[in-house]
Amino acid sequence: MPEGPSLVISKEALQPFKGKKVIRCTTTANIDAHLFIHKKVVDITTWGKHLLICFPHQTIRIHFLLFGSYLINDTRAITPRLHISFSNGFVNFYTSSIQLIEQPLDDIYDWSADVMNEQWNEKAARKKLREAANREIGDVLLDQQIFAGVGNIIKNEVLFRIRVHPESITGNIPPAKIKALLKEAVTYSFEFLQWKKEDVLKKHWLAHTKKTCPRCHIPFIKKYTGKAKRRSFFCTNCQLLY
DNA sequence: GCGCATGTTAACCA
DNA sequence: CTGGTTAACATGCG
Repeated sequence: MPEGPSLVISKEALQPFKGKKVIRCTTTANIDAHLFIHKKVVDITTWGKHLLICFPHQTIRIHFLLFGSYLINDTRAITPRLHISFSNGFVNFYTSSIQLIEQPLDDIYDWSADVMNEQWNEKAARKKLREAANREIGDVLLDQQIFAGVGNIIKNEVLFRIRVHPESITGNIPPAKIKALLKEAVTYSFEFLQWKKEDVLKKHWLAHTKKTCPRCHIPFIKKYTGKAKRRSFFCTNCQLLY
């Protein structure tokens, strides 16, 4: 569930509820479910890994973290963290982080940072990369203020595709590689989206969880890298350390 | 049956 | 105040 493309899938699945009024709402999160009764959903959108259910004056922010899930017109045995019913169906969110947003979304979200958003702005990202010059590129790819929606799978796949070692210092990476990085972060995210929809995502992994480099046929290194200490799978032969 | 993982935040500590 | 580490959350899979 958790990476950006999966959030896009959830957003698309929930579109039938856009424009509908809430009939029933219950939550175990620390927000007042009554705020939304009889209110109309004016939009359902995403920013990175955030799913945003927008009402005229408030927004419910759902973050699936590692284990979150949702069901539409279906229920599991455990109590949902959030349930919302409409005249045309209902949705249940499980084990998710639910927050209430009171500010206008444009005040708090930089839409140009979201790799899945049509407002994604490569130039803005390149500027942020210059400011991140002394950080490891593996950490930088996971930075939601720069690459909102990118998660650990996308990180590993993008770095393998552009042949860059995850522990490379961002400022040392040549401009042509930075250009490739910016392109591939978006391209791979949309391929991820398509493969996820077709339920063939894992089949297309070249690096993530893999034991051997498909190019060099030598063993991948598995290492918890960077300040994020997230799993990196990489080939020390074909992924250059800058 | 154990250990771990597509994530984030808060608490804690030096 | 800062930076770093750890815990917490809670589920499913190999």
